[in-house]
Amino acid sequence: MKRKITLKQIARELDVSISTVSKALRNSAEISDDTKQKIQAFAKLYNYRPNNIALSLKNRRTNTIGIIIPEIVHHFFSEVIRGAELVANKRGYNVIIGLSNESFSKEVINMEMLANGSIDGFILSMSKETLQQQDYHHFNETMSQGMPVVMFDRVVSEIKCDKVIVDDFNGAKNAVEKLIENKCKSIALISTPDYVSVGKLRTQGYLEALNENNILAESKLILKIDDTVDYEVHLDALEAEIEQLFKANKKIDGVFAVNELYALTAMKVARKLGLNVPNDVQVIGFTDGVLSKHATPSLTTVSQHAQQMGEKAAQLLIDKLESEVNPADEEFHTVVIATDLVERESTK
Amino acid sequence: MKRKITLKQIARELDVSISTVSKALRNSAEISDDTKQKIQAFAKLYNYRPNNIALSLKNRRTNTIGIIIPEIVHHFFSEVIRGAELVANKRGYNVIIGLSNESFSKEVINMEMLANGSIDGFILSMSKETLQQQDYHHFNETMSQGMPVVMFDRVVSEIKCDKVIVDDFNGAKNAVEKLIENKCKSIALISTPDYVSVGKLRTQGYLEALNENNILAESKLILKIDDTVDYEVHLDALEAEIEQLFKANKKIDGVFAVNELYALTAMKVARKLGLNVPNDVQVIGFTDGVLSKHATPSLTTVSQHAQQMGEKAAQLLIDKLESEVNPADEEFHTVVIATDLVERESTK
DNA sequence: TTGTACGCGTTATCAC
DNA sequence: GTGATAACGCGTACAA
Repeated sequence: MKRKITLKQIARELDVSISTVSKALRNSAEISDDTKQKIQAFAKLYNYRPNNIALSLKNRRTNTIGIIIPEIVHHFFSEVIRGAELVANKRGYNVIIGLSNESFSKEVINMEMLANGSIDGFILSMSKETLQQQDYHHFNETMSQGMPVVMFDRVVSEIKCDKVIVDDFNGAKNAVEKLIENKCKSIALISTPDYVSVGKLRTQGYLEALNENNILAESKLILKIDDTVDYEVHLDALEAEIEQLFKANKKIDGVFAVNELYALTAMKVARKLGLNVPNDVQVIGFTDGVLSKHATPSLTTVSQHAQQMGEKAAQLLIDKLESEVNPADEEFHTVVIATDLVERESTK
Repeated sequence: MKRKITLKQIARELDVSISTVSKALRNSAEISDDTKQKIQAFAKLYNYRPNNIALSLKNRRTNTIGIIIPEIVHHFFSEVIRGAELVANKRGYNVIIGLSNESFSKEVINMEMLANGSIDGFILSMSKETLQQQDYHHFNETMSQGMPVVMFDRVVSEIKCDKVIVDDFNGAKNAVEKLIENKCKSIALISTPDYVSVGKLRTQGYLEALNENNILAESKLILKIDDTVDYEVHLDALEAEIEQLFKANKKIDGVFAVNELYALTAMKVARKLGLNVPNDVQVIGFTDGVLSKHATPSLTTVSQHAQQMGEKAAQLLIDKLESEVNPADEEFHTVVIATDLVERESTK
């Protein structure tokens, strides 16, 4: 087993100094062609590669970015990672992942673990618990230490940093407008509690679309699902709630749901109640994932372009890392990613 | 903006030496209680944390493990990551992600990028291209430099390292046995080309189940999908192939597919041809992901316990990293994760 | 009880 | 053209 070779070892082997080796390998003009050749050949033979850690220590930059997300087994987040990794790699950075698992304390611990020199900056999306507790000290501390942060999707205005968000409001509005266009008269909304910023914005979009079309919003048509329950486990409960919504409002002919699962479940319930999708009820979901695509009937959704979000976030972060702007008069940008309505079989 | 504080700065502030500070912070008995208190208080005030990079350089270990996977937007792989991250974090390690995107060269580049000191060991699953080209030099080189590697799922016997694999053979066998038990007489297999090891093993399991039950395997019932085509994009083509299979074999009353998508598409085709699932045709897939769970009818699948695989892989790797075994007489383990048949609506 | 010196691997600066 | 030295931040063996 041959351990990784270092400059020092090469120097000793060839009986020259470490600095000569270093210079020779960087093709410095200071070194004679003879020695350069000799050293370079030897280095190649032993497959010399500079040690990243030593470089990081010296340069005070790791060329690594940290991504903290609530959950990785999730189409949206994994797409974001893919996008971020793509851009990061292209620009010579590695990506290190931390999972908060929707927990505040794990988010804090993860960030502290990475902030101590392991990375140059963060891309992150807040955990639900953090959103609920509204405790943002760890973000602000990190930034006050000069570590740039780019937040995506789940953001709050209290934190001053670069942000990449989905145009939740207009995405929802367009979706509901589509339903109205398609002659839906009684459109239900299946959403999350308001502390989830995206749930709130999508609800507003829904209301605005109704409003602009002079349709009276009815609170009984709005179902807010308590998402602290893990509905991946308690699917039945979710189904029951939605079934009640349908039964209490027989006229429902359109449903806008703030995520795939709710939309899919709505379709399932509709079918169970003998309603045809899209003939009797049209359904639109948010988040364009595998479920929507492969459902039967396939689901019309608001696509968030998650990968693009990840790309943009990585760009913003790396741009900041490589810019020479005085942190004092630094500017923060919020990039809004437009949504697309992907029409499939669940609408006419 | 307060930059991260270092030992040196604390030493200067308090007019003591760096080593005194270092010792005081590690609560060394060498230092007087007075100085310790003073230093610890100061450090706490300025929120001192040792620099990971410096520690890594000094200790020659980064407490970071690298995970290289072909694709992250994939339920199976993201579950593996979740499991690995869970164990890694619990044991004080970070996780750095590299995506090969099924490309040989990206796999090589990613590994080289990380192998130069950034991480202590690898967890990885080979790209399809690597499997096809059968070029494993980068794995062997990495290991010969003393960097431990744990491979999962897509493995080859030529590489000597720890491995975590699914019991593909028995998983498939059990699934097909289930179909036989359920009175299926003509069971089709939808698989991948044989160079994908898991496809091969699952095919063997299928054949063995038939064989043990004295059912003659018919090659016309075996469909091998060319998976170099991206069927997420060319769904129609996949559908067409499967439709042909059904049309050419009207007696098919059972389908075993080596992944979710194939199984789902088989159900779709069956429905299109007026067949009822599970009454006319029973379907079982491999890989227990969201699609199976939320399909209608929901899909009976062979669960691979992906998260458990990730956990096990991380355990193996970290155990090796922390063991003092002489690399010369090192032993390699292959952990086989048993599968479970998750019965849902697509079988009786 | 405290401080000095060294080394981890690298590069930049300066001296020879 | 080559080499010695310092520095990045830390921990520790050893000296005072």
